[in-house]
Amino acid sequence: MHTKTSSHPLDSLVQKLQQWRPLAAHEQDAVLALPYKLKELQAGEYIVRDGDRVTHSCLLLSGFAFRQKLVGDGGRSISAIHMRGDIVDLQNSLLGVADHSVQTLTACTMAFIPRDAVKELAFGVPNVGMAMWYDTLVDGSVFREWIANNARRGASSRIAHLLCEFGVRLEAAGLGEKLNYELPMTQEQLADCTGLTSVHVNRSLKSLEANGDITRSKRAVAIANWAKISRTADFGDAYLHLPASATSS
Amino acid sequence: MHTKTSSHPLDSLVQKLQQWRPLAAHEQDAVLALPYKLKELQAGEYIVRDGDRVTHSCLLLSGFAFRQKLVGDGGRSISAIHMRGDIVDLQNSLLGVADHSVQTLTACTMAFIPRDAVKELAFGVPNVGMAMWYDTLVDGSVFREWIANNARRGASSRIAHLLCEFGVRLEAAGLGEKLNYELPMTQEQLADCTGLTSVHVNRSLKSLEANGDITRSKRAVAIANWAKISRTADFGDAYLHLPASATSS
DNA sequence: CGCCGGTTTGAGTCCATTCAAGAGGAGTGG
DNA sequence: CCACTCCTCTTGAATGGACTCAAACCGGCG
Repeated sequence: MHTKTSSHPLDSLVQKLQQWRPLAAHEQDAVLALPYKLKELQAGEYIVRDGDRVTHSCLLLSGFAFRQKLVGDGGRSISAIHMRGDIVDLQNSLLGVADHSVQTLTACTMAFIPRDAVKELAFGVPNVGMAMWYDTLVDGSVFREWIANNARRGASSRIAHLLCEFGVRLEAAGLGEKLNYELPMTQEQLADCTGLTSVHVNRSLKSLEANGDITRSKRAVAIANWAKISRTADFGDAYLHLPASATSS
Repeated sequence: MHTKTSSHPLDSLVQKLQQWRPLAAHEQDAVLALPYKLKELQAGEYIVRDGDRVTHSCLLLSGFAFRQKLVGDGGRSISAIHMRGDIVDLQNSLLGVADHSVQTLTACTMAFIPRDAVKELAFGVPNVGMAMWYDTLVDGSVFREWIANNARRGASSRIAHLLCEFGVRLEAAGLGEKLNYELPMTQEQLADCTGLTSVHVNRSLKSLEANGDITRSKRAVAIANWAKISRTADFGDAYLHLPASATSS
């Protein structure tokens, strides 16, 4: 499988793409040969702003980030959360002009890659291109689930669903345990993910706690019983299209 | 620009892809050379069911279709509406196993294309592949807008937004006028698009009518004043990433 | 110590839902 | 041609879930 001793910054990109399809040694090398510039960002900084003309894709090497959109009356909608290995801005960079903003949730280190280099790689090494395309399709699948989640589930289920998703993805990315992790966002941000108010998020969180679905202390979340919370969240991980492994119990 | 006298069934695919990037004559021919099987479907038929193993992508040649997802308590969420020229199932077919269902809204004629042929074309003719990728990215952009719409706008705005989007897309696809068209769905389906109840959709529709945003008779919708409805809908068409043309007034 | 962002809690309101029933059409079969 | 059914649309009344407004609490940090 061609394991490197290394810790090349783009390793986590290779790892991510391999999640979608196996890459041969020379294909991995082609990915690692991508030109990039590293950048450290603080919590709350913008990576891309809605309306920007975008020329670089960026890869999240550490930390958490999210996509957001503002509506007319000032309300905010968060449409995705990203973590290590995620290619945060294929969307905006390939489309040219950003239709939404991307912002860091915590301090992040990112690799900026010129979008033409991404395009060349994608079509020069079809297998890599396929993996990248696959990645954007999975993003789409998650969007659809979020639409359903926000549209047709009650407040507590929505939050529980988000907590389940976060746990599963965290574990899949090798960043923590799905039953026990630190949630890197405020209740207001949680509200913007779920189309609720921060006040109501707070109440829903407490009700989940009261029902024995979770326990919390500060931002740490512990899930007592996966089967139980999956039920209240109406959660199934199929939409994440993870390779066969750490599937739910 | 290589115009054909023809009416090859896949012409509308070429047309759609050209919306995203210009294709040279031989590239157009490569698209038209795709193997396909035509199929006529009645209103309400399933094209793909959630959980299916999918082997063909399908192209909508006439009629309307939508993507849907069921949640635990039986609720339904519609995440996209499709019309002529749309490649309805790149998503599911490339991912392999469907994470949602696709169903016809009206009678449709569709072209089924083996997914391997799609892959080969995409990577054999990079420019076409890029256009297809672009297409899936635009789908993603629309998903994000729907998340924001369902999450952060009131009922009437949501409906108005959907009406605006439909009009713009219809016109962009050359299927009608954005200010005056036949809506091919029931109020219950409208409700499933917006996360509301059919009852409330009805009331919202009447309130839009009362405010002078629209007039209706049966399923026909007429928009009196684009600027006005854009305001109540908080609609801007940037997220559709249409080529510079028929932009809003 | 005092400020500040985030969390928690309460009380009252409102938007959207539920439940229920009736009206309008389109299609079917007697 | 009418009776009958099914589906969609419409309307009313009552309920309830989520929101708004507002205040207090808490921990971290300068």
